Amino acid sequence: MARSRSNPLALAILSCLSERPMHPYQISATLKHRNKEASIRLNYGSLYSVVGSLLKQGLIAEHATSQEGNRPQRTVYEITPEGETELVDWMRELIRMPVKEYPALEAGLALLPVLAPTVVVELLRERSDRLRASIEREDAGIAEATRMGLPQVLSIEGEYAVALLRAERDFVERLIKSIESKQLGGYEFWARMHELREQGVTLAELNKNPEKYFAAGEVTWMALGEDPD
Amino acid sequence: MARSRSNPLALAILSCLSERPMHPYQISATLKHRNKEASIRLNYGSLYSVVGSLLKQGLIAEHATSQEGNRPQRTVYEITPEGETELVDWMRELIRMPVKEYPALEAGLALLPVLAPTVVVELLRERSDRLRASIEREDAGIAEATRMGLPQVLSIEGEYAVALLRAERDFVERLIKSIESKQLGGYEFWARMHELREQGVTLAELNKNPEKYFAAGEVTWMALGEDPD
DNA sequence: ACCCGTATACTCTGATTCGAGTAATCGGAG
DNA sequence: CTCCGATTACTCGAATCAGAGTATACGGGT
Repeated sequence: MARSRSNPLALAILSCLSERPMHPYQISATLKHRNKEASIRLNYGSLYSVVGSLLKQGLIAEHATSQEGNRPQRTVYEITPEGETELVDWMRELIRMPVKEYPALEAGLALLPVLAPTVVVELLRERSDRLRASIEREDAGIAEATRMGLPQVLSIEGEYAVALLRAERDFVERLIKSIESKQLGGYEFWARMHELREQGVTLAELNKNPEKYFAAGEVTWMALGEDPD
Repeated sequence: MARSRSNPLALAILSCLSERPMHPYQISATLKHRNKEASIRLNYGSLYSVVGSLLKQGLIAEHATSQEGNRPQRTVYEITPEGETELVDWMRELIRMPVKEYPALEAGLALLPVLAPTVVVELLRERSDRLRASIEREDAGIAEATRMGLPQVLSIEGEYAVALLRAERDFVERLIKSIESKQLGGYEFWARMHELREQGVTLAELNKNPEKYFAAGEVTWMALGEDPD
């Protein structure tokens, strides 16, 4: 059968059903109430299709169906023994094994030379400000939860999220400084290229005659060999 | 038209085509050669469908098609002026605006009470070891790239990735310590619950008569009110 | 009594994504 | 010279996902 374990919503569903039988809408309400929506993507489209696939795989089963008045029929599901096993195995895997993530900013940084250095600094400043605001909001949320008596272990994911935000902010701050001070490796080439482009030189031209526009010693994309044909 | 901007592969394609016209396979080879595959998810299925959608949206256009021998026909694409605009706008947005990410570990932490504290500590130790190994590998890669003369700005995304790995490792280490020392808020309740479950008490029972199993003052899930029906 | 906004509880459809599959060519070993 | 594995270049279909849409019920104000 080879379960895919791609969508963590399936894991959250198993977790809810391991507490007691529920119908899908109830699962979504429970997750929202516990603020798990902030850590696990949840929308109705996925919810019902994931429930369907868990059912097909025998990890959950129909517990009861009820019809109240003219309202849509509710199907209450329960977890099966196979589901319990899968829940624990999957959780263990998730905690044990780091997996490569693809954060949006990493993609942006990978293509950074598309933008000019001055523009990048401006944008990073704005990002840094927004990150600061997010961190403050999250910290306030954690403090509030503590004040209300919510045990830390029930919302530890928030502390992880804010730790990542802080790391991102620190990185962004360092990057801003290293661009501003022109210490970032390749800065000269990067800046010169955008200067030329502003003067109307196209990238195709730059690629064709790099020696015409750049000093011989200046490092180019080709430093490590041409791109493949 | 309202572009979705969900898959960063589309951005990478625009970026490649802004350098020179290419055919899709060439785009993928270029991205791999520059090691962008590590930061931007790339597989052939997506590649061709994303190219198709960019074409439909007028962000790229057919530049030429060629048939060499009996080999599959190659279509070379070029970026359009609209594509250039979209490339820069999207890049600006990506750098400027933080977006909520859903890392796998955050989902795992959100459901942490599923596992027993002793098990969690064990798993986190293994994760921490693996993270250390990843960080070392990444650092070595960065050092090697520098040694080879690759300008830093062309692989800055790797430094971001490793900054996040470090933050994760620090968090994991702190979490291990706070569980081991039983300082983590809610530890007692968490540990007691798994003790009882090991003795064969079901979650349904615990939910029904919490007062029977837990001291009155002990905090429970219900600290902030019942889950919705 | 009646309206309106919110909550309940899904359903549907179109888009996206992934991985496996196909099929030709090229380069080197024997 | 011929076989074999790697590379080139894409195609296909099944699974998944997202988000809008639907339809009923409830509760508070006027």
